[in-house]
Formats: sequence, C-alpha cells, structure tokens
Amino acid sequence: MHTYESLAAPILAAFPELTAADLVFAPAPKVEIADVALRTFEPAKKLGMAPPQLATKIRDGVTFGPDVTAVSLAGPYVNFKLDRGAFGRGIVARILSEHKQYGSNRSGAGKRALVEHTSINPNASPHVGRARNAMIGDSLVRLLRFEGYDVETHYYVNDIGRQIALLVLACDDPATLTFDEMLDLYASANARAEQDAAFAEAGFELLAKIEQGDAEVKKKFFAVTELCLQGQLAVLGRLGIRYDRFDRESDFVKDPRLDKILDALREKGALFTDEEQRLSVDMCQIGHPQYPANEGRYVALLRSNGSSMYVYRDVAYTIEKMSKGADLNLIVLGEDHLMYMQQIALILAAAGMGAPEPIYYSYILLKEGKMSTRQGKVVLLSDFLDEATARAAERVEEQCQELPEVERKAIAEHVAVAAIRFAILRVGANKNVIFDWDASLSFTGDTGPYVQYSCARISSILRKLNAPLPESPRADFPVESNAEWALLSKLAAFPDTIANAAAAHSVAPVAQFVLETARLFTTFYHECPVRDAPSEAQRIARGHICLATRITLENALGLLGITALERM
RNA sequence: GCGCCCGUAGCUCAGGUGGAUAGAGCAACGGCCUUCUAAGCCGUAGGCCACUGGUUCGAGUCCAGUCGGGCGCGCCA
Repeated sequence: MHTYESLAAPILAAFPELTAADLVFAPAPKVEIADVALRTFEPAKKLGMAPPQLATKIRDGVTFGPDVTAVSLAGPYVNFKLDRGAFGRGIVARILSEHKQYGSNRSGAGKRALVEHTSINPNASPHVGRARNAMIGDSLVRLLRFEGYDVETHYYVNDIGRQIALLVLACDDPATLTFDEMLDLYASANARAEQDAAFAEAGFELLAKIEQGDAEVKKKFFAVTELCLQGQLAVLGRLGIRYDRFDRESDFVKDPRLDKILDALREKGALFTDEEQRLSVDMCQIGHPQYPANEGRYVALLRSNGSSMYVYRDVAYTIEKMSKGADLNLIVLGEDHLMYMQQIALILAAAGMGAPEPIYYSYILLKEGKMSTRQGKVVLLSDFLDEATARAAERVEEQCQELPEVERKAIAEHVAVAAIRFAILRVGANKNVIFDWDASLSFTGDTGPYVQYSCARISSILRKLNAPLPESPRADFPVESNAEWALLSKLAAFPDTIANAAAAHSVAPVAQFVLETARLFTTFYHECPVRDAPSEAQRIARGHICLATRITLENALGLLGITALERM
C-alpha cells in the first residue's frame, strides 16, 4: 500500500486514463508550503492538457477524504495540507512492519543478475582509484539484491598476461613472499624487461608454454596470481566486499565457442591476416563507425604463432558469462575501457550474441593531478584505511570509554570504511573525483561518519527511553512540528529513491537520500525531545519516528556498504 | 587530429525524463554544551550555473559552436 494511496485513489477514479505510476507525490520545496505536493507534468502530458489546467481540475473536481485538510495550487503543482498525524502514523507503521525490506520495490523478484566488477590486474595493490570500481560494483550488487534479484558476483582474474609472465620469471618460490614483496618484485622485473630483451623474450616463451597447456608452467602462474589475489581480497574485504566467483583468464585461451565467432566474422568479410601475420578484425565491416583516424578500426585476435590476444580471451569469457542466461548482466568498467567494450560487443553482435551492459566510471584524481603508480602518486586503499582508522580511534577512545578495546577498534574501522565508501559513492560515476586526503579524514559535514553519528544518537535515545515502545504506532500519533513532518515525509520517499537508483543502476541517489535524512533527523533531534516529550503520546510517537528513521537509514546505508553504528 | 565523459559558491559535490525563490558540506565570521553523544546545531557572508548563439510559455537541465579538464585511438590487459 502506497503512502499517499488515499490521495491517489480519488484522482485515479476521476481520470481513468492515469495509473498510479503517473502520480508523483513529493515533499514541497519548503514544509511551510505544503505537506505533500503533486507534480502534474507527467499526467497532464498523458491526458493532453496543460499542467496548470489539470492541477485546477484536480483541485475543483476531485473529492478527497477527511485526512486531506486543504488543496491549493501553485501553477502546475497541487499542494496538499494533510492530517499529519494520520499520515505520519501510516508511514511509521509501514516502516516498522516492512523493517529490513522497507524501501524495496521488489523490481527484481524472480530475476537473476550477473555482475562483474573490480577485476584488477594481480600485480597491483588496490588504490582508491581502482577501488572505485569495487565500491560501485559492490553497492550495485547490494542494491539489486535489495530489489529482489538473485545476484552472482564475478571477478575476472587476469592471470596470464605478459606482466604475470615476468613475475613468474622473477619469482622462484611465491610461498616465501608476502603480497607487498611480490609487488616490489614486479616493479623490478618490469624495469628489467625494458632493458633486457632476452628477459622480455623469455616472458613471451612462458606465455606460449601456458597456452600449449604446460602443466608445470600453469602451476607457477597460478601460485603467483593466487598470492596476489589473496592480498587484494584482504584489502577489499576490509570494505566488506566479497565475490561469488573468480574466473581465471587462463581458462579461456582456447574456447571452441570462438569458432562460431570467427565464422561469422569471416562471413562478413571482417577477418583478415595483417602484415605481421596476426589474425585481425576490421571493425568497420561489422558496424564500427569509420572515423577519420581509423580509430579503433583494427583489433588483433591471435598472434602469428597462434597464441591468443587479450581480446580473444575476453570474447570467450563474455560468451561464458552471457551463457548463464541472467536477466541482467552488468560489468563495471573504468572510462578507459569504453571503446574496448564497444568493440567486444560488436564482435559478439556479428555472431548474433549479446554483451553485458557496461557501467562506466571516471577516474579519481589527486589535487596534484593524476594518480601515477610509477611516480608513487597513489593513495593505496590499505594506507587510507589505516590512517582513517587511527584518526577515528582517537575519537572513539574519548567517547566510548565504557566499551571494551575490541569493540572500540571495530567501531573505528567501521568509521574509516564509511568515510571512504561514502566519499566515493555519493559522487555520480561519470564525474572525475578529486580525492583530498584531509577532507576525507575530517569526518564532519557531508560524510559517512556524520550519518553514522546520527544513527548512534538514535540508538542512544532508544536505549534511554524509560519504557519499551509498543510494536506498532498507537492511534493517537501527534505530529505537531515541521521538523517531525519533514523527517516523516522524507522517510516516505525512500522507496521512490530506491526505484530511481535501481533504474539508473546507480547508488549515488541513495547516498544523497541518506545525507538529507540524517540532516532532517538532526534538526528533529534538537527541536523535539523524545524521552522528555510534553506528553506520553508524543513520547511514544517520537520514539517510533526515531525507530523508523533508524530502520530506513540502516537499510540505505547497507546498500552503500556502510554499517549503521549503535555507538561511536 | 577524431570519439566519449565532465565544467554549478574560494574548495568538494547535489540539483527525476526542461518547471515553485539553484541546494548541502568544507573553509571564513558570529552565537549554542549542569538539558536524549558538540563527529552536532542556529545564524551571517559567498552564484553572469565556463562562454556564445539557438529551441521553448519556460533552460543549470535540450541543440550547435568556442574554451578548459578527464579518458581513449592494432602486437599491454
């Protein structure tokens, strides 16, 4: 049952052409103007009349129930004054009963989704730039699961490139190394390959061997990449990020399903052998726009010695993912992969196959400019988390002295995670983010820790209530201040926010919602005492508002991968 | 050179498929803790929404161009 059902029903009865989806109820720009407002742009368009005309007809021609106390117009908007107690009670009742499900529209019920994200090269420790992929992907997975999708998360392990071959050459026994030592080893091996042609050539020989199925070599590659992978997962795990499947690139060097692709390309005259005897695709034969500079026109699939190029393996892997038949197939990619993914999609389309829907994100920049591993200008995720946890721990030491040490440590870590996840996720994916270390560590203002702080305050209030709250709101539910109503109507808008986020495949609106809700709660907190409310009915109603806010924030933060703390 | 993305307060960002007086935070200035956690709240100040032209009753939002930033453009993955 929709929150504003009793407003929508009489309108729908008067205009049978409309459906509930056409009617968008939202808070007015200021609470003083109206308790809730209806936009008439969408329904007016459907009815073929001017928005203000429809608004007038709704005001004059529709009879509303007793819980609507006034209907007025502001051009294309219909403004309603409501019996706030009745609506507030309905909002709270719904939140308490739906609880962990509140906000979900179940748009994915009965559907399966496959999401690939992160998939970073093994020879690097995750920095905040790469982690943007992981955070966006992980939050998307959480959002889809919340909407009812059965989601499988995949991580593509790049275990067969030239860089891995060099690492294998340089590393005698991976079992004796840590992840960090392995990274140092990679740096030196890479440098050597640039000077030492024989060393580089040995790397390619190793690659050829693993493609021929040399068991011994494959074992070595596996050992090296597995150690790296575990090192990466340890860091990502601190952010609460997990995966269901790890798909290894080396399993896709020879895939019989690719024959069908090659046949289709050949048939379209797109396949040719280039001047260096590589099997290549002329993308312009299969729908790639012909740019003046032949941009991205030619793609090599196989080297002259028959060994596979990355495109070849990626096409095979994509076929594998698509063959799982998920209703929704997503891949999170940096903007640098845009054209590459288009090429993969075109190659597959030539054989009548589909490709995943890409979610692109832009790079994170530093104030000093781009991140650069070579110049050491990177912010490693582990370094940030260590520093942020230490900062947070100082505050927790002061404010939670009654808690045991382990618990305080856990709180500090949760705060650190909230800081970085919120800072990244609240920005639209297609915008460059300027990472500012100081701002990210400040924990004040529009931050994850601020929202967590609101949650801790709510929990504190609920702990200190003299008597337990009834399971559902009482009939007598006074809502006397604008602060209370503004908060309630925000809570009521949560399912719409989730619907928008799910449709847009972006969790950024959820981050925005969480901030606005926390701010409205804080205003309420300062203006409306709960424990010492003027009346028993108000004490209970406000207690229920707190509880409903807590549930909503907890659900929303959960989608961002942030823990709603009890204390901090 | 060509393609994609971005340009909103000094700084970092919000601004449903065009619509109510463009909103937050940080930094600055002035207030508020014997009162449910001051990681907070209230107030002041700060905007030719990059620029130019167009479409529209109406443009931060759509179109074209200019300028500025990011990314990409066959033997790395």
